[in-house]
Amino acid sequence: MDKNLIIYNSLTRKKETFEPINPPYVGLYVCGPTVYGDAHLGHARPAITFDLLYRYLKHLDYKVRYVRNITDVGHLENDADEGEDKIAKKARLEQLEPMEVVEYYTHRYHENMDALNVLRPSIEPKASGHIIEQQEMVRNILQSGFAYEVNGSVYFDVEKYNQTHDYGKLSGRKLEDMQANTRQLEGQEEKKNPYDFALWKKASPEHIMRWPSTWSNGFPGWHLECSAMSTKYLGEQFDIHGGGMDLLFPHHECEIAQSTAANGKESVKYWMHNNMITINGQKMGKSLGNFITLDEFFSGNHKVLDKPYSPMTVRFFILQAHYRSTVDFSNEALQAAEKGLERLLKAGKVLQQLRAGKESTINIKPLKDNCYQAMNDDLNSPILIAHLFEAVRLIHLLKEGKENLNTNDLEQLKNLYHTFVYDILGLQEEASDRSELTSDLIDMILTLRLEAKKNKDFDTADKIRDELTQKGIKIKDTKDGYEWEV
RNA sequence: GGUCGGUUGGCCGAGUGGCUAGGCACUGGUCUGCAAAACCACGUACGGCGGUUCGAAUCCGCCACCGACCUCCA
Repeated sequence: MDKNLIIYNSLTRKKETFEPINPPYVGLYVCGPTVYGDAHLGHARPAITFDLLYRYLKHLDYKVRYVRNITDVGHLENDADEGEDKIAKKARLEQLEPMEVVEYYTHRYHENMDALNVLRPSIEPKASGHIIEQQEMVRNILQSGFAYEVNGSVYFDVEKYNQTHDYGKLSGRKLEDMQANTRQLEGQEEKKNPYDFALWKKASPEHIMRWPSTWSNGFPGWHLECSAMSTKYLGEQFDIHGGGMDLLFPHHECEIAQSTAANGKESVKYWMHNNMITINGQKMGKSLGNFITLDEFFSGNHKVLDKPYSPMTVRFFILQAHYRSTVDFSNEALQAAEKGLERLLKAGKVLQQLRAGKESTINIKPLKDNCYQAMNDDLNSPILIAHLFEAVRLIHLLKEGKENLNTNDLEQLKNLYHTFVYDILGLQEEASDRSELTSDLIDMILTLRLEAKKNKDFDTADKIRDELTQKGIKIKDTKDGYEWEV
C-alpha cells in the first residue's frame, strides 16, 4: 500500500503531502447541508467527494473522525435586521414547527445519501444542539477583543483582526478591495464596517428560533457553528476542512478568523474544496432555481430528464470528473456514465468466476501501482477509473483464455478490483426488486423457450422473447443457455 | 468593477514540454437460427494570434468567449 497521499490545499494553492497532525488519527470536518429543502445534485458533490476521501483515508489505515454538520439555524436571509432564519421562514410557510422541518429534511437527506452509498460521518452535529458552545466562542472572541456588541448583537471586527492577522488569506482577497466592493445592504448601520459579520444576532419579535444569551434573545451567526462544532469534536487544531468552493468566501474565511481570534491559533491544516455542478454551463443552485433534486434523478420525474438515473449512476457520474473541476450535467453524460458503470460492474462479476491458470502471462503490479498513484494524486478518481477500465479489458482477455494468471495473481487482481471499485469508489450493484417467485417463473418460461429453440421452433422462441422484452425483461442467448435481467 | 478559474476530438472528461488517458456514441468485425447483449478493432482533439524552445495542447504575452466568488448557496 502506497501511503504517499498528496492533496491540494486551498489555503496554499498547492498540492501538499498529507501529514496528519497526530497520526494515525485524522480529523475531518465537512460543511453539510442546510436542511430546508430536498438535496439536489449539487449536494451530492461534496458528500461523494469527501466520502471518497474518508474511504481512502480509512483504507490507508488512518483512524478518521469524520464530522459533517447539519445546519438547522442561523442562516440569515440577507444579514439585515429583519433577516429571517431560512428554517424559520420555511416553517411559517408550511405551518410547521421549525424542528419539524429540520427533522423531515434531515431524514430525506439521509435517505438520499444512503442511496448514493455515502457513508455516514462519525458525528453529525446540529447547530441547534450547540448553542452553548457557540455562545462560549462568542465570549472568547469578545474577550480577545476582536468583536463588539451593539444593541444585543455581536459582530466580528474584521478591521481590527486584519491589523494583526490576514483576513482574506484563504480567498485571496485584500481588505482594501473588499471595502470598495462590499455591497451596501439594508440594516447594516449597526456594524462598524460593512464586511463585519454577525457572531450573535438579536432576534426580531417575529423571529421564531431564538435562544437566551447575555447579549439578547437571539441566534448565532451562520459562520460560527462550524467553528464551534469543529473545535468541540476535533480540537483547536485539526487536519482537514472540506466543503464546496462556494463556501470559500465568506464562510470559510470567517471560520478561520473566528477560530484564530478565539483560540489564538490557526485551526485547519488542509482546506479542500470541491467544485460546482453546472447545468447549461451555470452553477446548479438553490437560489438560481435551476436545480434537480436527487429524488427527481432517481425517479426521472423532471422535465429535463430523459429517464430516471440510478443513485449509482449519479455517483459514478460525479466520480468520473475530478473533484476540483466543474462537471456539467446533461442527459447524454449521465447515460454515458450509466453504460460505463454497467461495464465496470459486470466485469467485476466475470472476475469472480475466473479460474486460475498455471502461470501468469501478465504482470498485475503496474496496474496496482497505477491505481494507488491516481488516488494519491489529489484523489484523481477519473484516472483511477481509467485504470480500472484497463483491468476490465484484462478481465475479458482472461475470460477468453488469451491471458492467464496463477492462483496468487488472480487473488491479487480480485482484491485490487474489489478494493478500488467497491471499497474506495463506493460503487455497488443496484438492489433488484424481483421476488423469488418471479425469478422462478421467468426461468421456467425461458427453459421452455430453450426447448423450442432446440426443436427449431423459432416462431415460438421469438414470441416468448418479444413478449418478455415488452415486459422489460432483457434476454441474452448464450452458447447453451440464456441470461436475463430486468 | 475586483479576485480567481476555465476554453481538449460528435458528447463527457483526464493529462502533460517530446512517449497520442478513459468512458459514451459512430463505424467495421467476432459470436448467433435471427436479434439483442458481450467482446475485439477504430479517431493524433487541445479557443485565436504572437513569443520562448530542437520540439508546446502543455511555459510566457495579448485577445476573444464562458463561469465561480464578491449576498444565502454544496
